[in-house]
Amino acid sequence: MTQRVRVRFAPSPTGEPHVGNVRSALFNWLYARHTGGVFILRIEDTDQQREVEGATEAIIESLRWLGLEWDEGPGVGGPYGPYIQSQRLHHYQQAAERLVQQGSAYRCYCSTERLQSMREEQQRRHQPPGYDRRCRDLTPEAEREHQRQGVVPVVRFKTPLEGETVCHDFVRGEVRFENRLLDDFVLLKSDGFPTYHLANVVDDHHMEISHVMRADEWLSSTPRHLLLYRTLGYEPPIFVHLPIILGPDRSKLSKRHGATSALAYRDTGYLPDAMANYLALLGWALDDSTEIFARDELVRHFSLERIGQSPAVFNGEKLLWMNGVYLRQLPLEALADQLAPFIAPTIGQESLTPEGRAYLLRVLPLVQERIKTLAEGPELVSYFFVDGLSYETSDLLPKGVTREATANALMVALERLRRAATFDAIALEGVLRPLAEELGVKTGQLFGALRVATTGRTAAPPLFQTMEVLGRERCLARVERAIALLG
RNA sequence: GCCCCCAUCGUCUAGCGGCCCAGGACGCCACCCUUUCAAGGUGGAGACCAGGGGUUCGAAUCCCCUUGGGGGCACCA
Repeated sequence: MTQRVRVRFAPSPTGEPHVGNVRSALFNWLYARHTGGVFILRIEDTDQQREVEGATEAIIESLRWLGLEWDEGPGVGGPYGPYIQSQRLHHYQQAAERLVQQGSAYRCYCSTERLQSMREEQQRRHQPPGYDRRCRDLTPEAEREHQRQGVVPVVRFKTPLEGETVCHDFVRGEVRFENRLLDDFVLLKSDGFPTYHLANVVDDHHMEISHVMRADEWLSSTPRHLLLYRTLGYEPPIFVHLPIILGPDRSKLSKRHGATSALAYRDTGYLPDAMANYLALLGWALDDSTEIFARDELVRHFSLERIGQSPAVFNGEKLLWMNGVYLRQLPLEALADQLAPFIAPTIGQESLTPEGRAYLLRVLPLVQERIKTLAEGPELVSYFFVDGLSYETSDLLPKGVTREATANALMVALERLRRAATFDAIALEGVLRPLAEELGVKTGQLFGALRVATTGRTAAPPLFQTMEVLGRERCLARVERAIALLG
C-alpha cells in the first residue's frame, strides 16, 4: 500500500455543521497533512428536500475558520471533480444501470404508501423492519405493466439472502454482519438522485479515496457499502470509524444540546486553534499528559492508531479553559486583531484609529490573563474606553468604612493624584500606598474605593497599572464624580 | 423488537499481563502569591478499573455472560 493517502470530508448541506461534523473533518485533515496526502471536500447534496439554503456556505465557512483547507473540492477544483454530488448524477445513474443489467439490482415500483403501511405492519408484529422484496423478481410482463401505468421506479440493491459481510475497521477491528438481516436498500430514488449509499461508494471509488474516516454512526451501513464495492468490482477503502460525540446527556450531539454549531463557537469568541486542539482530544490522545498541541504538533503526532473507540462527551468547560490558554498565548497584536470585531460595537470608532489601536495595545496586557472568550472583550475593556461608568454608590464603600471617611479619602487621594509628578504605576503606588496608612485605613480599603471610582468595577486588573493606562485626566474626572456621588 | 458498537475519577483520557491498592487534564475544595478579579504555585477530595465468571504464577489489561449506555434499522445523510 504505497498509494497516496486521499481522504475526504463529505457533509450534506442540511444545516450548519456542528462540532461533531467538524471533528470528523479535522481528523481527516490531520491525517492528510500528517501523511502528506490529499484532503478533499465533497458536498453530498443528494436529498433535495432536506437541503438547507446557505448550508454549503456554512460548511465552507466552518472549515475555513478552523483552518482545514481542502486540496480538492468546491472552490478549488481538482482532477476528480465536480465535487458536488448533484452535479455528478450521471455517475450514479450509470452505476445503478450497470447493477440492474448485471442482475445485482432491480427496479421497484412499490408506492410510498405501501412501504409505509408495510413498515407499520412490521412494527405491530414486532418483525424486523425492511423492504419485503416484492419487486425483486418481477416478471418482464409485470414490469411492463407498471411502466405502462406510469409508475416511476426506484432502483434497489439485491442484497444477498445468505452469508455474512465482514467489515475490517481500522479502529474496531473485524465486524460481522449477517446478510439476511440487511434489506434491499434503495440505490437510486425515483427523482433520479442516488441515496447516500450509492453516491458515497461511487464517488469514493472514482475519487480514489484511500481511507473513509467518518463517525461511528455509519458503521452499521458499512456492510451495504462493502457489498456495493464488491458487486461494482471496486476495491474498498480502509474504513476508520470515529467514536461518536455525545451531549451532556450522553445522547448523540445535536442542536438540542445548545451551542453545537461550529460557527456559534466562532461567534462567541472561541479561537480556531483552541477548538481544533480540544476536538482533537475527543477520540484521540497522544499520551498520558500532553494536552496543549499547537497546530503543527497536532499534524506531526496525529495517528490512526491512537484513535479511541468509546464515545466522548463534549465538555464545554474544558473547551472554555483551553480557549483561555490559547488566548493568553496570543501575541498582543494578534489578540487585538481577534478582539477588534467583538469590541468595536461597544467602544465605537475609537478602535479603528491608530491612536485607539495603540491605546488598546496598552489595555490588553491587563485583560489578557482574564479573558476566556473573545466575547468577554467588551465587558473587560469597556471602562477603558467609555466614560460615564454606572455602578452602585454602595460599591464605593469598603467594608467598615463610613461614607464620610470614604469621601474624604477620595478627596485627599484626588489631590495627591493631581499633584503626582508622573502618572505611572510605580509613582502611583508610591503615592497611594503611604496614603492609606496616613488615613488610617487598610490599603485594600483605599484601593477598593479607588478601583470602583476609576473602573466602575469591584473586580478589575491591578489598580495602579489600570490607572496608568487610563491616564491622569480620566482618573481625576472619575474620582471627582465618585466624590460627588458620595456627597 | 432486531443488528452493531462501547464500558478506567462528574467529564476528556493514559494504561495494550507484572512498573497501577491506577497516571494526567478540566471542573471542584483548601492553602500560597496578592489592593480586588484573574493568572500562577502547592496540596486535596474524586475510579473497589460496570457486575459476575473464567484463562494465568499474576488481569484495568485476554475470553465468556450479564448489566448499562450509545448508534443503526427511510425513495435522510
